[in-house]
Amino acid sequence: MTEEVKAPGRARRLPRAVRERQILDAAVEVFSRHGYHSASMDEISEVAGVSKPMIYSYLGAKEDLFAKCIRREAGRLLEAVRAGIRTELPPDMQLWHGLRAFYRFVAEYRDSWTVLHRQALTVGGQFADEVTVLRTKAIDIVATLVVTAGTKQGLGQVAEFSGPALAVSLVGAAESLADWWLDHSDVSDGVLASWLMNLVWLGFNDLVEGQVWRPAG
Amino acid sequence: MTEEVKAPGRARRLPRAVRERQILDAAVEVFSRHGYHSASMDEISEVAGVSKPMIYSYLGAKEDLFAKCIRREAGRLLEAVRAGIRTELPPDMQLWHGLRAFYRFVAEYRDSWTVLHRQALTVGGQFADEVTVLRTKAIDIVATLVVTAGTKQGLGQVAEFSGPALAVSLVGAAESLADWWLDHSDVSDGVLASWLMNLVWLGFNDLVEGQVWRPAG
Amino acid sequence: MTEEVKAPGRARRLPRAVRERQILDAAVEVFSRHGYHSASMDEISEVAGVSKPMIYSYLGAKEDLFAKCIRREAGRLLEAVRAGIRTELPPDMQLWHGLRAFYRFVAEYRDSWTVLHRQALTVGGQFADEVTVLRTKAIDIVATLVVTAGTKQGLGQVAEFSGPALAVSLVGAAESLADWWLDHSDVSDGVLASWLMNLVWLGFNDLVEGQVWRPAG
Amino acid sequence: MTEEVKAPGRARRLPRAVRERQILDAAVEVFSRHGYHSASMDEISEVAGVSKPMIYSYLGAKEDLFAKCIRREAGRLLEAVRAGIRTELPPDMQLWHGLRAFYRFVAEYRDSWTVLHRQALTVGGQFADEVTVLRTKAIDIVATLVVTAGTKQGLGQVAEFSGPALAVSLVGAAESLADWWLDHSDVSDGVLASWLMNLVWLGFNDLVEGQVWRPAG
DNA sequence: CATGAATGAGGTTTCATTCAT
DNA sequence: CATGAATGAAACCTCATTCAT
Repeated sequence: MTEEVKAPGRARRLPRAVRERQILDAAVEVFSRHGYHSASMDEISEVAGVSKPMIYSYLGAKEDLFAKCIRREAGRLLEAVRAGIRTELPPDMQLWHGLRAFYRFVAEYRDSWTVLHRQALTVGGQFADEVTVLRTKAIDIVATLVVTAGTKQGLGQVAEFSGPALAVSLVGAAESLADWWLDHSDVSDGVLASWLMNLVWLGFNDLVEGQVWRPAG
Repeated sequence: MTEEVKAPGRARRLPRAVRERQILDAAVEVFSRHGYHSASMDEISEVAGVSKPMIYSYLGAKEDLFAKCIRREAGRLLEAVRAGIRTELPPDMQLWHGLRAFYRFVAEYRDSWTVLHRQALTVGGQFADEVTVLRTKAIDIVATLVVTAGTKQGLGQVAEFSGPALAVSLVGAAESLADWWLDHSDVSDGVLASWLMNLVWLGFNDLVEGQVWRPAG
Repeated sequence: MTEEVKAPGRARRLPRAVRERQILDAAVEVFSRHGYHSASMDEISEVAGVSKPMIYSYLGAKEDLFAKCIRREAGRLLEAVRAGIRTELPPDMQLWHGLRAFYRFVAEYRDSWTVLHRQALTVGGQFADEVTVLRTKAIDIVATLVVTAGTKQGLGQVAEFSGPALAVSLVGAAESLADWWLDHSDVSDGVLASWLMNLVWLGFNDLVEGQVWRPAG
Repeated sequence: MTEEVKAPGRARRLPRAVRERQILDAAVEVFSRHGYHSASMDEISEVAGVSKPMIYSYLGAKEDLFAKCIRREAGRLLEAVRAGIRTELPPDMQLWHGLRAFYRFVAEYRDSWTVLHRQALTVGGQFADEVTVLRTKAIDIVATLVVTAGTKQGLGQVAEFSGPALAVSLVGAAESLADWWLDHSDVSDGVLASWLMNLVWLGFNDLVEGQVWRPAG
């Protein structure tokens, strides 16, 4: 019976950038599992396979570490969504592709999503801001689509319409559905996106009347 | 010669139910301010004007206390929404009235809402369940409306539709808009509800085409 | 063989003031032995027979604790010296009695003296200030004696004289001799004071010429 | 084409003696600023422009390093004082010149003085010894002067006199005045020395009677 | 009933020191 | 020779929880 377990103690020497990525990966995983407060630096260091002083030396205190996680994951998510949108298509298709990209990201980087959505909002203002920036950017993308289409008809004038508020709502709906998906993963990202399109693009009323939105590509 | 001066540090003896309410009120306030983990039993006991052993004696450990907060506030919220709905009206008006009741509750019991929405999700599965129960009930209310209307037309048949999923989305949109409202309080609950109705009842498409939903009562 | 050792664990409940004194006593002892930085809260709590949280609850963090030690011991020392001086006597006898009181204090509260003289000066400005205040008060006492006598003769005018500077020097000499005494304790406080009197009152020159100062009471 | 640019992070290879001096200089500066315990090897290595392993390789652990600082600075100070004394002059002038040399050293090597006087005493017995040796040597110089003069008159006989004790006192006075000087630097070293001479050579009594000591050269 | 007093356990952070390149 | 990378050990501090009055 050979000794498979790596002897604990001194870790292999790796370049700093690699170690930082290792640590951030571990941190995202642990923060996702326990939340900011319950996560312990001990567990993060254990998961990362690195001693605690390395973490402090490379990424700073717990707060800094968390902020860096948030920032990295937020950047990734936003990038994924932006890359998914095809600006040459009509607005509804852009929205649909953006939503699909979002759900693919959630499926692939479950921990990232959990940290961003569930944990970052509760630690008090300083991190909420980081996430707010992300949401704001996401909302802007949506709002641009909606408002662009809407203003053609002078919708900005009527009290029943508010571009930002509708965008906020849509983003909230998408997030909520993402959470639900985590427990009902037997649906494809395309179907999820279609559901949302039918909700926000057509609305219940049209659905009730038998109209259905379907991707045109 | 009776002793009129209240001995400092020793509270008047009060019936148990009153004490429990005092404590729960304080707990909701503190949990709302700091979140579950950062909230300290010391602060709760201070805000409640009651010594810590009383809390443990009446409501149990921190976890129990939090769970009881969640349950009480969730009950209040659901009750408020149920009371707001007028079942004699058509589905869209029911939805509109339900949403208004929800926003009135959020405005009036801001701490309750914060605890339910922001804090309860982060404490790991144990409390998420409590909140899930609440959301499920809220979603059921919505789903009943939607599905009732929808099944008339056989909507359950097409893949683009899922009653529960749409309900989840709507609830998420409503929550998200509630959060947004906390920072943009210069809008009435009726307007908020109308915005949401235009999103989910009519959809972007109809809006763009110039149709607008307005409460019919 | 009966069990003599007090079972560790819960300490007897004592009124807060008593515990605070216990803790301060222990802290002075430990700070005296190891200095501010090397002293550990663990050792202090052990010596005090109290758990660490009590220390933090009653006297605050390490810095606060140290400051409180300094302030208490400085007050004691100054009080002892003031009480020793008999203002009805002539200046030289006042000085002599003040010095004796000082040495008696050093002998009786060795730890206090060590903390005040050796440790407090090295921790950086914030505590040095506390001690500087003490020294300043001591120096003022001396300077008052010296200058009172000196100004009669118009000594303030000549460059070779500076009341404050001479007082500083005398205090330094007294402190230095106190340190020396800690390792040569076979001399009485009266003799120590006499040596100093012969140094600062008569000076080497008079000594060389055979004059000697002796207490006149 | 030779590589002219100094690779960052890698220091030029220098003879060992130079490196050791660099390191000791940096150590004295840092120890003087923060004290023994608060000084970090990191800061020392940074100030020295040398990596930490070099320090350990050349001068040993922190304790060794500190001891070597003390020893070097003590040697310098003693040498300066010895060089200042002119043995061909009468005892009082020797003392005066010695004091002047001492104050000039303090002014020029402020860090050295701080380390010797303030920091070395607090680290527990281990370094106090090093400093004690220095003080002892300084005291010996003074004591020799005093005793030489004093024994002419048989001063050793009376209880009111102790050569070593008086020397200790004088050194203490000189040190104390040096510290005072650090905050009142607008006085020349000659004036400082004169003040001390008036204190210890003439004494308060003679001063009050109008006698003043002045350098005779 | 009500509380001040008390603590075990655990978290974050820092630092002197050494190994392997 | 010189160093970046790595860590064991230990310090400070806080908090949920309970006992004894």
